[in-house]
Formats: sequence, structure tokens, C-alpha cells
Amino acid sequence: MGVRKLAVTVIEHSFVLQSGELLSRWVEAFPSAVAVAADGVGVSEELLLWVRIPQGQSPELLLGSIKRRVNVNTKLIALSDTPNDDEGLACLSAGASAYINTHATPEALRQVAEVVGQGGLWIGASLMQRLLRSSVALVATQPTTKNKLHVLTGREREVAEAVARGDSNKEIAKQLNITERTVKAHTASLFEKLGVRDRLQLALAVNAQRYL
Amino acid sequence: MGVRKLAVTVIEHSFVLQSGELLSRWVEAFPSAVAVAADGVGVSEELLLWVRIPQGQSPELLLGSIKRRVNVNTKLIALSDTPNDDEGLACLSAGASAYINTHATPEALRQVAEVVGQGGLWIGASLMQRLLRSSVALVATQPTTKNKLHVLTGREREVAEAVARGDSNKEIAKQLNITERTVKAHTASLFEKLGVRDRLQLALAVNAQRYL
DNA sequence: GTAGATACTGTACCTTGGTACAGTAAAACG
DNA sequence: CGTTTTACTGTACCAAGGTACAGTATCTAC
Repeated sequence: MGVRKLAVTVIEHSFVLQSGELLSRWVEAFPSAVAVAADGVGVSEELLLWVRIPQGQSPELLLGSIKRRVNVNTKLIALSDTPNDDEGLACLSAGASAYINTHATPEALRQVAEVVGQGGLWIGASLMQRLLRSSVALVATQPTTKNKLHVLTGREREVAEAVARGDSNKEIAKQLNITERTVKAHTASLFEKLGVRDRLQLALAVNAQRYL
Repeated sequence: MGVRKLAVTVIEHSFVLQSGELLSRWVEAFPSAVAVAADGVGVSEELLLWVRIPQGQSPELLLGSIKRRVNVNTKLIALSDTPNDDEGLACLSAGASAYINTHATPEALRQVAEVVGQGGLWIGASLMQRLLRSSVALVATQPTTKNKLHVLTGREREVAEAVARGDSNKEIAKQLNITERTVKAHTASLFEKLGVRDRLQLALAVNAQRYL
């Protein structure tokens, strides 16, 4: 048994269940696994707390309430019967260290436990790709654009700001008291300097700086 | 040896090095490991390609050029002597499946190989937290986004997303396998429904929902 | 079965954006 | 002093975006 005596009992693998029993694959993966009700956590000191997310319930609430009652170094692992990216993200942002299918193979479960036990986070490929897609572009463009923003002249910066607000050339011309032709000259210069192809991408690049 | 004969030689663990030799911990982790020069990849068929990122060099370029020459199912793992989040992000967005310290323990290396070998991605806790911070907000606000965008049809939402990325009508048409004319129909409908006048303002509106 | 929503496409036309080629004028720097 | 940088403008042309008017094909709901 992976149970040691301290001030309180330390349990290596605790499975939080709404109802029902431990699945056979969990026991297969961790013979020392024990089941516990949602309101029974925090009595012993758990190392890894596997939480089965009930269908159609908010993962944030459940995980949040559990997290408040357990030791700070207890790691939460969310188990989902029907995993999807949104739920996974919710679980991870609620403080879970991993998010996987309830019916994952014992080998997979052990791998997750390994990673999480060493302080890591475990995320499936699908969700990971999504995370990367959404924030890599954002962060990846940052150095590129940022490095180049300081080479802009004062006027170019003004025009860039206006474009980033969604203004048309005509509007920008009126704002700056110059002709539309001159605005075009500035935008052309901006595209060149910032390596973008049109005003839309310029706007996105400039705005990307604001966030992050 | 983890080497099998096929049409070409298949190597399980290949380490791409600028100069020098295999580190002892690499050999300890993978006795079958072989070293290869950056321009020597793709000759054999590698399964896992460990790439040591040279100091102060752009990971994107190196990984990009390597990725172009290897088999599609070859997994790249970036090794960094001085890991940091920015470099890690660069490596991952350049197509690496993992990013870890060059001098990680053999156990850690094997763990990474395990995860990546099963199609997963491996990211350290620090970088992961950063990714979560920047994109959790994003998806956490999704319900809000949906509130404003719930009047949109499925197709309209797809087009809106593409516009928000800065894609042109032609590009969107190709992506969705429809004519440019149909894209225009969708965008026109989007302008109307969301009360914006052109694609630039649509992009800003959609993106504004994401951050906040 | 008919009305409405969704998705798709065509022709035509006008507007806006972007670029090529060209030039003036003032300030800045060596 | 001359060269470079910044700011500005003109004419002209083409591509992309956007709109008007119109039509077909599903599918769902009453």
C-alpha cells in the first residue's frame, strides 16, 4: 500500500467520485488507489487527487471547491467521460494539473501521474495544439513587431494607430489634415517596415501588442 | 540497437548537433542514440529527432529547415542549454513537439520521449502556465463572445474567424471550399448583423471579444 | 405544403486600398 | 555644403473589397 503514517494519513492516489466505484483500469494502474466522496477530501492528505467530472456539471465549481480544501501541494487531475477542449481548458484554468479521458489506459494514467507528480502539467495533443494556435501567434508576433515598431517615424505611428482603430484612409487624412495620398504613402511605408501585406494585418499586429 | 532495416535505415533517437559529441546523459537515457549534423538529417528515417538549439541562434530557422527535410511523422524535440519561455515558444511554434533543458536527467528525457512518441506534446510547467494565462482568458470569455455572436450561423462564424485572422476573401474561399462570391455573401451578412462597415472593423470587433 | 432559414452561386458595378513612378520642401547630420 | 530622412503631394492603374439584384437547393418548422 502506498500509505504512510504522518500527522495525517497520506494517500497517494485518491479518486473523487460522485457515485459508483473505482474503475478497474484505475486499480490496475494504481493498486493503492482509494475512492473518496467530493465532500470527503482534505481529511487525509492526498498527493494526487483524481477528480471525475460529472456529466454536464461545471468543472470550475467542483474543482474550485475541492482545491480550497486540500493541501497546496496536492495535485488535481481531472477525468472526463467525454473530453473536449473547452471542458479541458476549464479544468486546467480551475487549477487541475492534467485533464484526460476517464477511460484512458492504465499506462496512460501512470504516465500522467508521473508527469504531474514531478510538478508538470499534462495536456492532450488536441487541446495543446489549440492553446498553441491561439497564443503562439500572439506572442510570436510580439518580438517581431515590437522590434520594428521603434523604427517608425512619428507620423507613421499616428497613422498606424488610426489604422489599428479601423479608420479608413479618408478618415485618417481628415484627422491629420493631410491628403489621402499621403496617408497611402505612410501606410505603404508601414507595410514595408512591419512586413505585413495590408491594413488589416497591420491592425492585427498593432493590436496584438496591446494584449500580452 | 533501436535500428531496423527498411527501405531506409530507421533511427529511433537522433541527436542533431552543431559540433561536439553526444552527452553522456543522452546515451544513458537512450543507448541507441546517434549523433548527426544539421545538414545530415533526412538521410535516414528518424523517429525522434533531438535538436540542440545553438546559443543565440534562431530556433525557428533551424527547426524550420530541419522540419522541411524530414519525414512528416518524425517528431522534433528541442534541447536548450539555457531554456526560457520565449525560446520555448519559438521552438514549439516552429513545430517542435517538446522543449526541455539540454542537461535534463535521463529519466526526464525518457519521459519526454514517451509522451512525444505517443503523439503528445511536452511543455514545461513555466511555459505552460504562461500559455494558460494568455489563452485561458481567451476561452473563458467565450460564452461572452457567443452572446454577441450567437445570432451568427455556423458558416458565418467560420468566416468571421478567418477575417479576424486577417485572411483575404480568396484565402477564405479556398479554406472553406466555396467561391469568393459566397464569402462575400457571408461577410456582407456579418457586417449587417454585427453593425460594422468593413472587414477591418469586423476583425477588430471579433478580436476585442477575445481579450477582455 | 408552404414559409423561413441556411448555404451557395452568378453578373454587374462602384469604392477603397495598394502600388508604380515622380516630384517638392524642410530639417538633420556629417 | 551636400546627402539623408521625414513629410507631403500628384497622376495613373489594377486588385480587392463591398453592394445591388437575382437565383437555386436543402432542410426545418408550423
